[in-house]
Amino acid sequence: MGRSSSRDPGKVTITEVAKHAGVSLATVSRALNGVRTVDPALVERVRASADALGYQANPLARSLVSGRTQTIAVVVPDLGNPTFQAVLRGLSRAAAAESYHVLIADSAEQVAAERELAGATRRRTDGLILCAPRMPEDELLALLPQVAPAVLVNRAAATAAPAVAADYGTALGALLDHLHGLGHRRFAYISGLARSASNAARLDAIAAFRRAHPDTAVAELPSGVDFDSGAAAADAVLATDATAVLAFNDLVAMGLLSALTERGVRVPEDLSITGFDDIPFAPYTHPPLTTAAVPSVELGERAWAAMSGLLAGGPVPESVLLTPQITVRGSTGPVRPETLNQGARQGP
Amino acid sequence: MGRSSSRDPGKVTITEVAKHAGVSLATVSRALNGVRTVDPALVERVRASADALGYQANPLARSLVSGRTQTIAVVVPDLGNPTFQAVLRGLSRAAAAESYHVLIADSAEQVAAERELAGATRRRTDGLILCAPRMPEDELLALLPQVAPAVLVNRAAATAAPAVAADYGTALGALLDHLHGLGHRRFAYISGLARSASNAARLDAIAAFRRAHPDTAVAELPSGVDFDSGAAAADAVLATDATAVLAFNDLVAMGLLSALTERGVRVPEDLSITGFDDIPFAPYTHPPLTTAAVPSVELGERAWAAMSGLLAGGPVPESVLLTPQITVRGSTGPVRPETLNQGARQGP
DNA sequence: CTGTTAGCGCCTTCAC
DNA sequence: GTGAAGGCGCTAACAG
Repeated sequence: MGRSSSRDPGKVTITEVAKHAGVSLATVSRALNGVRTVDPALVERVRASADALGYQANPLARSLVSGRTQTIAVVVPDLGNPTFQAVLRGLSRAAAAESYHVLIADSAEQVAAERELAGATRRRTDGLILCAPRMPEDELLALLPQVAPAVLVNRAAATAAPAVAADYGTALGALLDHLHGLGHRRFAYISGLARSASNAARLDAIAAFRRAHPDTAVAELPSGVDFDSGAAAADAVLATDATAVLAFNDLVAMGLLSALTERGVRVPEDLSITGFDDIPFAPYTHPPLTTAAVPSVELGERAWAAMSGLLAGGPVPESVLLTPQITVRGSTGPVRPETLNQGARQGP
Repeated sequence: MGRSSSRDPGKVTITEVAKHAGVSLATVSRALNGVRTVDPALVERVRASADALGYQANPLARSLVSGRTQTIAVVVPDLGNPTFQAVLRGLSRAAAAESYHVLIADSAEQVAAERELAGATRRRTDGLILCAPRMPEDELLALLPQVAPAVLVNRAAATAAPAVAADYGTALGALLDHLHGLGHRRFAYISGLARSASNAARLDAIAAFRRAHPDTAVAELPSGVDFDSGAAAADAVLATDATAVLAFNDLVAMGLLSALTERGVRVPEDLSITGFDDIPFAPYTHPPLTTAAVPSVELGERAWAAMSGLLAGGPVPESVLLTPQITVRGSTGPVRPETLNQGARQGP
């Protein structure tokens, strides 16, 4: 069946190749690894034997001696989250372009598992890309030296490791400015889990905005990070006097949008809504979602670039901060005249 | 400033632990691996030394000798595809529950890369989960023995490897029955890439349906597999006399839905539309999409179960075929009276 | 019950 | 230029 008579593919060892080619084991190693000081004739002979036998160097053995696995680990809180999916995609392709493999781990949003997985996966790879938005700062700082070289995604930690992040604060500020320009003065912010780093950045941006525009008000509504959380927040939003709502992310915005539509609230006529992230479906909601486009794929690519630098032994790469692009679509519009606005606000 | 004075974490070797505990290297190995025939007092002493030094066994060395890596490889055509994301998620969590790690590779839809990656990743893991919907049958059959143990996702290949798949044919048939029950007789099927296995299954189902219902007609419209392809197919759809359209998948259906809405065609009043997959956003389109819910996460879990069986050395697991659940939402409805239907069919 | 000795498959000084 | 030998860190026979 196969072209050679060997069974148990991949089980051919370097010793057998050496025997077949009539040379020493060391010569095979050198020939196949492109060491220049080998007689070209021998190189040819070895190469011929190698693929006659279907030889493939055992990466494990090679790693054990070289100390490098050609693999990096990635720990994400949730593989179901579109943002991390995009980061993973960018990362995976960038790493593959340099012949690196990617070992993934999904911590299922549990901080304890995160620490565990980070260590376990790091030990079988050359470096770690860590997405741990909710790990407490002190834990993170304790963990980082144990898993170096490491690159952080969407969260900084002093200078313990290079970070690649989106500038959530600046983007939220831009979203506020956009709404302010449309005449909105009373806002509601549906916050994500309180302890996430990106939520803190947004809160800071809101504070800055309010200092710059003392005539504005921003009600903060605690919530979750998914579609259902957004839908559940609808009544709370209607109970405020906000004319524009900034959702923690697109999922929350979509949930809110859906629940509001069911209640007969028109968007953006009665209420403007913004999301965050620009996930693939943001353009396809009704109305299409105005949002801040987080360049997640690029985040993944940059994370690899930083890791690549670390692996090369160069200086610690600069942290990078990418500013999400405000993408105006149909879910935001001019503020309604006050009276009409009041009319729209009747709870269920 | 860790708890111990060791630098270069993870670099503590078993020899150092042995020295520290005043025992032989073998005893450390036995004690730490829970071999019962070790003096409990020694076990304690070894354990103490181990975590005093922060010792962690090197998985590479362990793998080299044991021949097992506790890792499986997964090759997918596109990490950006919601279906594979879900499969990966189910797989990853199921594997993690049994302390297995997951090495991923994204072939970027290129068959050549698929073969390459399958081999490369398989050699550094214990098994391979392969999602290769478009790899030619002969190539697949040639590849499988080289990467065994392997599990196929969404595509069967004789008995060369267990497969875990969704029953696309049966589900499409059910979708057709649903539409037929609503009075539709003329359909359009927007097909995906011709060479995919799941497309073939759907075509078979259509043929069977037409044999069972000779008074029906199904126009086949070639297309791609994404949102834009669906949007691009809108005019072609309108050029047929179909009253119901079956899209290759939800993405295509959403694109079509969007383009039709722009053209003033009402769904489902003028035209019924079905998707396929039930991706996370299918319930949130306008109108919500009637679709066949492919249990992708479960597919991933089952794939792991099969792999787990293979790894355990048991008999080759049965292939599993999961039937997607027809999920009726708002995008399908009763057929319109003929005359009105004709009226709706005017191109842009 | 514990220690000594072989390798797992490979790369890499060393001598020749 | 090439071969022989040591060792990466660990587990699994062997002895004792």
